[in-house]
Amino acid sequence: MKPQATSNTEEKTKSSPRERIVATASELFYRHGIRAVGVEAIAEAAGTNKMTLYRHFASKDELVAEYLRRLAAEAGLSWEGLARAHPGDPRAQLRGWLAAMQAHVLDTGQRGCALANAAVELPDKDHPARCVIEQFKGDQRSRLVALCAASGVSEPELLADELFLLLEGAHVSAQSLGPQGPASRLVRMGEALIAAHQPSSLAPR
Amino acid sequence: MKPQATSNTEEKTKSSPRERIVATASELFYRHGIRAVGVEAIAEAAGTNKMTLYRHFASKDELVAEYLRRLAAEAGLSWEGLARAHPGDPRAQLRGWLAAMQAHVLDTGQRGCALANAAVELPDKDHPARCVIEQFKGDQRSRLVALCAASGVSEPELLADELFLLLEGAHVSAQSLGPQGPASRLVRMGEALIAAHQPSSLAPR
DNA sequence: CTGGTGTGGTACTGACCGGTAACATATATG
DNA sequence: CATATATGTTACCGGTCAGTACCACACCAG
Repeated sequence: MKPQATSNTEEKTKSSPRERIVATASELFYRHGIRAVGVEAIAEAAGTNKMTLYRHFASKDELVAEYLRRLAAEAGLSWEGLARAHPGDPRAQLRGWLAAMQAHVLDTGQRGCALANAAVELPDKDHPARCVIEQFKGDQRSRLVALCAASGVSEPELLADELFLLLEGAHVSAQSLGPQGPASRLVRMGEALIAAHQPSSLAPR
Repeated sequence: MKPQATSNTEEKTKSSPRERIVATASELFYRHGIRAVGVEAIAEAAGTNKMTLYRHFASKDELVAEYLRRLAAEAGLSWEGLARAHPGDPRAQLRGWLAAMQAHVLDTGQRGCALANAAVELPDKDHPARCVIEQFKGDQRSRLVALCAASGVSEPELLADELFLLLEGAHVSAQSLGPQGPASRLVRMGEALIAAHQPSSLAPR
């Protein structure tokens, strides 16, 4: 049953065609944009052909949805790792999240959040990728809210939304003003926001 | 003998074809995305044809650049109006800017910042629209920095970048989580940030 | 009237798109 | 060996894309 890795010949056959297609599509979609990449180019870059691609995915739109679903799953793993790194310390998890996000934004070659970019490229409300995007973003926000609440800050929802918007802004800003722009100070800004929400400080408004 | 299927002919002929093309392209580009709209559709919706479009614009890319240039010019006018509404009062200009931006983000039918969206759709570095986008975003940030500095806050550049990222995030977030999401509290967040940068308050970090 | 200019209309090119049909191959298992 | 399944190969479909050639018309200036 297993795909018989490295049967004999090409080094490309070390993984299943489906995996290669998804991995290649992820790279191309993120780098050049979803609409800018054709299925033929994906199949060829993945060392296979269009027919095999369409045997695994009903349409390009479904491949796009799978591409985004994988990224959402990766983000989920990242959250779990964060919880494991700082068990029972939501404040440390929050700061660890901030640092990881800044590193991610500043990573050279990054072109913003793939989910958010997809939302820009696919405004059609009934695109199969839309629900993935909306669910992912809602989930990210929920996790932030939970973390802020567990940290015992004042107005946890407001702080979570502030951090959420800050991150979204950093992602999109890095695409126009570069990683040296406002996005480079994400951690410092986030720390200031967290500090401003300490219960000891004055209650805003 | 024109088919006269056009709703109101007199309205279309009162402006030049070039103006109609740019206006129609702006609407379509923003609503459906740049790559999703063909030049034929633009020309037809503008009540003209592809040939006339290409007599005014060397290519679709040039039309895109003009589309973004107009939006940048509009934003410039908005800044001027803000300065005229609150002459000599940078703090009031800053708060007026915040309110205007929240209203703009929450405006139903908005789909984020057209310039930022274009940056997502056109990752190619030598696209004629890229320089328009980068210049525009740099200009917005500079204006914010100047306003913050004139307001006498502590660390004006940091506050400006915080507000800048907050706005960018609100734009992109409204596309995935809707106008009722985190973006709906833009003014409140911004005011809190401004308050936190008051010289009377403790110096951050 | 004449000529230039801007515009509309139609048809076209060549390329690419997403998606499919039909057939050949390979292998693994029964 | 026989069969089933997954994959590779080629050619093709209808449609759309950006961009162009060519001609007709309307108008306005001289």
